[in-house]
Amino acid sequence: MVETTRRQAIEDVASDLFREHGYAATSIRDIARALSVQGASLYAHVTSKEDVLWAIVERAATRFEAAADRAELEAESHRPGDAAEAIAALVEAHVDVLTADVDEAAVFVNEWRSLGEERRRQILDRRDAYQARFRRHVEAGIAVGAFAMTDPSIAASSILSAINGVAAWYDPNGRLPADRIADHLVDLVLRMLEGSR
Amino acid sequence: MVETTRRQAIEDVASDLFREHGYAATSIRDIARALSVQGASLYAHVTSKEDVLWAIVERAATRFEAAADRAELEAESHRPGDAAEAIAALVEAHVDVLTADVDEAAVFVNEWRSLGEERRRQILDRRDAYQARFRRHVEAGIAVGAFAMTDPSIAASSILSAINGVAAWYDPNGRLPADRIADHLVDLVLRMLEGSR
DNA sequence: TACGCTGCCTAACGATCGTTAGTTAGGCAC
DNA sequence: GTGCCTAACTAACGATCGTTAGGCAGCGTA
Repeated sequence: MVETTRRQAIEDVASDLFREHGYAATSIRDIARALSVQGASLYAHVTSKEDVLWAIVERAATRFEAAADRAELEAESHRPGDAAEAIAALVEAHVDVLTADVDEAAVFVNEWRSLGEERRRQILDRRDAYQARFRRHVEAGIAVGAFAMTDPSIAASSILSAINGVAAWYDPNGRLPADRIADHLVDLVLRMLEGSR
Repeated sequence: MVETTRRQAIEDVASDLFREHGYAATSIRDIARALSVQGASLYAHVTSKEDVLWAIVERAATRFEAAADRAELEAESHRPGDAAEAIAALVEAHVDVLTADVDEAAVFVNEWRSLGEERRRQILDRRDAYQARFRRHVEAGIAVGAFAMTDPSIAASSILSAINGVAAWYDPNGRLPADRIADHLVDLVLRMLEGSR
């Protein structure tokens, strides 16, 4: 990963440290040390510690949203009204974004509560809206009998918990490539919804 | 919740605050303030801040393990060798423990990385052993054709992520009672494994 | 009445926190 | 050469951190 700007380099090592130790347990001087620089030097590139967290979280949120936009559009053009197709596309898009930058994604998933009041609420709202996409497709699938009867809220939340869990163990150099992991998750999620018992 | 000892009261409010703001972002004085007491006063009952976290995490770990022991025993005595029965019992037991004390469970799930080296490794080992229970039953179910072909590691990890996700939204005064939530999760998980596509 | 236990207090310790101020050195544009 | 930009430095600020020391009030028991 070759950084173009110093600011990018700071956010990259911050993502790494925030993921490993958490935002509150990571000091400005920790980030600086990883860059072989004095703590105070970072303030030439950054206005506050929380701004660094915000940059990471906001970028990740935007990536997830944009990927979900594309996934829903493509699913709709490919098989209009097919709830399973839409869910599959959403899950695959989510895992793609997550594996493309695990550190950033893990910080987004776990550290948003460390943001200040206003920003925390904004992320919370965007997370709710994101989860609502899943829930709507679950509801649509139930309505046409494609999915088993279930609580759409719990189902949507469980799906997101399951795929976000990938951030806890995914290793770019691990046993499985990212796209195979995405395939597995799509399978699991679709069975969870479609399966007959 | 009526505390019997002062130590219990400290751990209860610590669970609450650790869950809300995280271990690193919660100070000893924050905990004391919630008890209308000076920060230094807590050291009459506690030897260190990390000891409080450890007490919470260790107790939660023991509860999950004990509940899983009972669940596996009962499933085995009820329907020996039935993988679906075993998984169902494990999921229900897990959700039961989790909803019985959400604060404690959420701290166990999210804050174990704040422990020191030795204790962190111990919890990590116990988590691995716990997850292995799920994985073994998934493997057994696949072996006898009861479960669909899948990656047992990914399946076990996804199951645990999904049910741990309940800790993020469960509200004792919420829409659904704990046992109904457990039923929903058992349904979702079994469909995820058994479902034919 | 004397003792010891529980629970809390005030005061302070050294360390570390996020952040600001002021300065310096090198590279590129005019 | 002059001037600006980037990137870094040293020094220090007030605040807060986890923790220790020593003392005091209330209570039950001998």
